[in-house]
Amino acid sequence: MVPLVSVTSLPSRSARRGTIPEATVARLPVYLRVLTGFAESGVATVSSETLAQAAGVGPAKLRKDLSHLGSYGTRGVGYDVEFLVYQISRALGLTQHYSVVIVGVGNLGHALAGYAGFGSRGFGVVALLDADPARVGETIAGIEVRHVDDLEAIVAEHEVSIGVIATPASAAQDVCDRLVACGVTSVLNFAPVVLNVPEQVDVRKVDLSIELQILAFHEQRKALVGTGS
Amino acid sequence: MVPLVSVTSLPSRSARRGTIPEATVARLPVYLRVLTGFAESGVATVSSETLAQAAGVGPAKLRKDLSHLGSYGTRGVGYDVEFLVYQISRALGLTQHYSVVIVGVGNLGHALAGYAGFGSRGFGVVALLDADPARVGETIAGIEVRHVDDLEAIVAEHEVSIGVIATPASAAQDVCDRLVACGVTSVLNFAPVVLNVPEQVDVRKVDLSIELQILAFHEQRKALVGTGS
DNA sequence: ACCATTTTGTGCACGTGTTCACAATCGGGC
DNA sequence: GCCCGATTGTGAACACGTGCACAAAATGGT
Repeated sequence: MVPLVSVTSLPSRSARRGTIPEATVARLPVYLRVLTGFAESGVATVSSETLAQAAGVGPAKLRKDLSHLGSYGTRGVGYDVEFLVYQISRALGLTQHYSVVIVGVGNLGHALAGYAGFGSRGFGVVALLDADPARVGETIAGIEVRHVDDLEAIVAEHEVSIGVIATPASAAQDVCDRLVACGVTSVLNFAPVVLNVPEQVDVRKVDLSIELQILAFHEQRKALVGTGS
Repeated sequence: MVPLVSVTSLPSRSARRGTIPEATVARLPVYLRVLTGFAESGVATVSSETLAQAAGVGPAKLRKDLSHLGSYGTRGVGYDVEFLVYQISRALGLTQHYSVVIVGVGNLGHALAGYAGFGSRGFGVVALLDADPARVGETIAGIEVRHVDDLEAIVAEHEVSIGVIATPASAAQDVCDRLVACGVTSVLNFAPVVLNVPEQVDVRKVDLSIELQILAFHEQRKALVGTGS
């Protein structure tokens, strides 16, 4: 009889140090923020239990997440806060600098320009772009508003790697195409459209109305508890 | 010998009509938006292929998603656009009305108040709340700004079920506690903190800086292609 | 009436993510 | 030097999500 024991044990492309699961990557920024808070409070070490509680996850998940970046942490003691902050920052690539442009200076673009975390920790907003000539020249949160026609020039000059789209839906795909055309490889999209991009570019979408609709679904579900149908 | 054929086939709690996987729920709003666009263009029916392309997912995934709400769709033909819009709306609970309050009228609160999709499709923003007395009385996007002290009264009066937190991080937990205390069971949080809520309340978090950090990670990964370490 | 074509709905296998439980390991007291 | 309590790191089982591939079903032409 042929041994059917399954082939699942061969390390297809995991097991390489440096390969961090996507779900873990999404949680690392939360750990980082919580740890920064601890550091500012003068806490030197934390246990997985404490850190997990503060981050709103289970202790086991947290330990597995951290184990993907290496064996920092001391058995019987916990994790050194400052060391862990550094290791997570490095894993996320925050030890490098990324130039960001924000396209669209409506209400949302305005909010993003002033958002803490956009100007700090490795990120720098080099320009705000808008199609409305009336807005050009204005200065918001210390950043000058330029016309969207200058997009290509600005991206080239500052070696922008991340583009934030905060335009109306109708302009989003066009702006995205232009960003991609001049070498931007990461896009954060706030417009309520599905963007079409080539393979190597990755897009993250933040859609406020989608979040609301998901909440509505759960709200409805809670409402019909104990109902037959 | 005991039959070891695995017990995985008993319908633990799936298989109940009305049980929609979380991942599917998160995609339904996208399908809904795309379908609405098709409807406005006068398209009567769509195939899973067409719809999937427009929504940025694979055809198989789309069909499986839709199959969770029932067998709408005709073999050999496709899906009736208007009928599907209705079915998805119903599944998401959008045939009901949800009153929303937005707390925090900074840049972000401002943006949210004007956001299309917050005032439409089953959602209604009944008030904007802020702690700053100077802002009270102002009218933004047709909605009056009230003082945050009136939170309890407003929630009770309008039977608010969804609260949006757009305050600074320091105020978020306090506002959240007050919302929960007067019966709000769904919270959309834009403040960069992990909120502590009781079991039955669900929170969705939108964190702009986290999205940026995730992009930074992938950006870094793309940068060291072909590098040894 | 029948067949070819199209497209849905879904069983199945696979990969990813989560949770449990425990061995490995550290610091500290005596 | 040794034992004990504490805490990490991880193997293994389980749950969840995804994609393939195909049977089921509907339309339209002849």
